[in-house]
Amino acid sequence: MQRVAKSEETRSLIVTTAMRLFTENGYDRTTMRAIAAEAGVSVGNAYYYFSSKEQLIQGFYDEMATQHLTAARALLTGRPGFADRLKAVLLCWLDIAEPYHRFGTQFFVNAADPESPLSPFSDDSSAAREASIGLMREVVDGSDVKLDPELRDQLPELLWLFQMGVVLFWVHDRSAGTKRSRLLVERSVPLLARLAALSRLRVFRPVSREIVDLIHDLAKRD
Amino acid sequence: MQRVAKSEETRSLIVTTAMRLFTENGYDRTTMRAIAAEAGVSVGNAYYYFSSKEQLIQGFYDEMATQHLTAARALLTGRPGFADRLKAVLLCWLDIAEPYHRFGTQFFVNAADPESPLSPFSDDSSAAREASIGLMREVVDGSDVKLDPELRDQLPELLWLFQMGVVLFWVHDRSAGTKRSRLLVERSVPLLARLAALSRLRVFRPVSREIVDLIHDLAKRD
DNA sequence: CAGCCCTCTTGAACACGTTCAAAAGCAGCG
DNA sequence: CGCTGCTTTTGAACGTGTTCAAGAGGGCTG
Repeated sequence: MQRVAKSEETRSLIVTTAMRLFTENGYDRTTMRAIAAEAGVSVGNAYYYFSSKEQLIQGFYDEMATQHLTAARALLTGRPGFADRLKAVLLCWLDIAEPYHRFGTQFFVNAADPESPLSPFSDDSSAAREASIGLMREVVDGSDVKLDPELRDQLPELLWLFQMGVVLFWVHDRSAGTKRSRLLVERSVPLLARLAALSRLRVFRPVSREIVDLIHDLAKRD
Repeated sequence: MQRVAKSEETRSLIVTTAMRLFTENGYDRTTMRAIAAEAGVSVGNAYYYFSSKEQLIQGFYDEMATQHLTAARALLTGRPGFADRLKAVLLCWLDIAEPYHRFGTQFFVNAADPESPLSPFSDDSSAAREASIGLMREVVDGSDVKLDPELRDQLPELLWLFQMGVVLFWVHDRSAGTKRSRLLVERSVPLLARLAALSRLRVFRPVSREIVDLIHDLAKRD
């Protein structure tokens, strides 16, 4: 029992130290030796708890996701408009991610590797992914938006994909305070909402259906 | 004169050897020492010509782009339909890229780093980027598609962005012969064409305008 | 207590990308 | 030919992420 507590303590000591050094000096310039030294353990010990340097950020990633989930949910109550809800959720992510933009960049580069367990599409990330898609489902279901029912089913996943796009943009965003990413959200969200509403229009209907079908077919793994 | 020729010979010997080893064993498993040994030069010499291991693929990237440009142009003549033209260009890219999918993955991971000169958005890549956008302009201009003139100006850049999306999908594509990427192109291109056509419709017009505006504003660096 | 086993910890060692001072080649000039 | 200056080439050395055999610590059983 006490052994377990001690172990958990060491683990969290290492990850905390790592995160501090990452934010202070950036991912690349922080060495495993420095992390171990600062935490007062040996290099080998860090590797006993975390299989790689990359792995060290997974814990951080999870924490950020949880933070976003709760903060975003709080923003959703008493907000009926679809565009309003979506915008709130996305801007909330930008707020939470802001302090980590410097080394977050390095992080998401690693995540871009399809082979990496850090990839948002990987099996290892499926729990976090499902949670995020669930949040998007709340955005849709709690709103007063009228939708083609076919689209309604797929929309949460589409919105999650859109969020990944925003993240990609954010990673490349070099503007002060990442304000261009905010601009992207502010202006693209109303557009998305209008497009979603158009999905019920007769002319647009077949196109909308085909989009849904395509996504559906592509989602099937084989 | 002869010095220059010899120098160029060494340079190309190194890059050729590197490409061979990359395709044979993958990027990660190919060491600089192995490349140098196989090419019959010293490690330091490889670094005299290429500033890093990453840099070694830039030459390859350029070659692939050139190959695509000429092959795609050949496919465009006598093909008036917009969707047809776009589909041909994208499938052509998939064909050319196919043999390098294995290590191409690793390549595009490096390219995902916004700081990297290999990023498609970087200044170093601007020449290649402009060329690709130029190809998309030919796709639009040579076709019989009727468009909102505002959209017509921006469309090539949008199509290039779409192509980057296809590449991203392809990198993550694990299906045999990357046939899912082909499916994506086959089915999304007609959709895009219909959307583009819809841009002239009254209901759609303001949305279309806003999209163009947004892209325009985001493209401004600051 | 002694012996055992499992968890945790260590630091030297390895393989890699990269750097750099030094040497080697080579052309032009006096 | 010897000297000078430039390009090209070398390989040892550095700093890094990562591995691993060895050991320390501490609880459990006989």
